[in-house]
Amino acid sequence: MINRLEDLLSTLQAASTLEDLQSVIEALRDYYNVSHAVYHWVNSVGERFGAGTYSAEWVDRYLEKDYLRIDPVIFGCFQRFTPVSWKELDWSSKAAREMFQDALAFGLGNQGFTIPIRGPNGQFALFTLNDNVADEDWERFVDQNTHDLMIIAHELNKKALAFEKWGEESSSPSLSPRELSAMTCLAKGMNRAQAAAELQISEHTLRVYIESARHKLGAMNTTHAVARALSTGIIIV
Amino acid sequence: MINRLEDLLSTLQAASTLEDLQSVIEALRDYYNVSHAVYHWVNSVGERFGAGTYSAEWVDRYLEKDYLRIDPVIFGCFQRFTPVSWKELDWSSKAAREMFQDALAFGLGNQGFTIPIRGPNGQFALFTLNDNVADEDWERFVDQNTHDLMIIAHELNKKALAFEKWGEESSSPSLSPRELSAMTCLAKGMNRAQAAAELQISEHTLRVYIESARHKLGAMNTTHAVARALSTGIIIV
DNA sequence: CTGAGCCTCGCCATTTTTGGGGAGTGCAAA
DNA sequence: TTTGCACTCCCCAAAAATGGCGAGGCTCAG
Repeated sequence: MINRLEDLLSTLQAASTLEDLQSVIEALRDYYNVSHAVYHWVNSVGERFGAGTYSAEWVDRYLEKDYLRIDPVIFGCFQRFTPVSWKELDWSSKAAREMFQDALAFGLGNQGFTIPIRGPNGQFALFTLNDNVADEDWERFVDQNTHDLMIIAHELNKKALAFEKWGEESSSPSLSPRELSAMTCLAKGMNRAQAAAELQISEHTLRVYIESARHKLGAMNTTHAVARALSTGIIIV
Repeated sequence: MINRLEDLLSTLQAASTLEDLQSVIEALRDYYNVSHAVYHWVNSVGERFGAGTYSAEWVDRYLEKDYLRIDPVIFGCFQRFTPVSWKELDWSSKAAREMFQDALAFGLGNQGFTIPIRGPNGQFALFTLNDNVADEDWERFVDQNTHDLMIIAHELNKKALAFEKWGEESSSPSLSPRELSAMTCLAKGMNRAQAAAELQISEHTLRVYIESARHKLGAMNTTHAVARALSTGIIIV
């Protein structure tokens, strides 16, 4: 049992496999003496990556019932910046309340605290602690530990990003300044005539840049090229 | 002079005007005894929001020379998740090195440490400390203070979001599932025929989604719509 | 000094996208 | 229950983008 936060962070930073990460999450749960600790990556598509102490049954249930789409935790965190205690979220929808009851039946505690984490290219993940205690106790717990938990959440996500080899397409092609400008104009919604005017070049020259950028980015069309330029971060709108 | 971090954070949390925020940033600079501290929001359009101790001359210069586009700090941080010391960034471009020299001439220190911060709807901001010390001293400083600085960065951004009421006017419009799918397909480079086949609907129906998404996103054309969907984070490629 | 990459310009034909019209079903909240 | 919104389908003509053919001047590094 790890009983110092620094040791926990060191263990986390040293983790080199998914199993290591899972152990760290379990150690976290024990360290904070709560029912569950979970880190998971969220995509529109579905769960690409995660580690936690929820039962396999609950995870299956969650996926099977497509709770991802109605879970106020996901939804709420996606739209906010700061960590949140579950009680603060919007449980007004019937489906959400049913999900909550279902969760209790599957062994989750009635209290939760979730930290949203955002990485490059729209990456989004959550780190959650869950427990079964009274409101005021949970509030006190959260107040005391928020900052530490935020650091932990950050370190967890750092590891997850490293594991997922997010930098695999690391060699984002380098576009020339004019090509970048052209992409930026298009991303801002200009058509070719407007963009050419903006850059003070002929529309044809602009086309050359767009084509060139498209080829460099390996894109099928202009929209694709702009999408790639945006999501690799080589242009910012 | 504030000399306890907790007091600094309390002051920050109590800040209710931009001037308050500016004072906190200055207090931060003094607390850490560095040359400069800066928080700023980043958009291609330009600085919408920021507070810092850089001289007005340098800020003007920065904007005037469009350094936003070549600054490796902006660039590097946009593509990474973790905080970074400036020395670790890519200064190989000539323009970047010239900018650095220029910065020194305007009173910036040779060392920097910048924390990228991401909020909902693709919001992106940076928190930077800048100083003039030897490499090893800076490294030690960074090692000792990274976690605290991350918390501060988070709190700063929380304040900034509250001020700009980002969640109010520029909250990203909600697209329907089909509209999101359509946008995603286009962002992946499909043309309308391919996307329609992918979604198993007629090309015309697909058009309806695209148009609808375009209107909701306030976009001029398809490329613009996809760009907005990507940069607000409502779709991920 | 030579090649590579960047910046600039033009024309033609074809494909794709866009901007207007409509029209009907079903679900879920007000 | 009504109202709204999401989802699905169709036609036509105009506008925009694409693909492929050129060309020359510039700078920077090998």
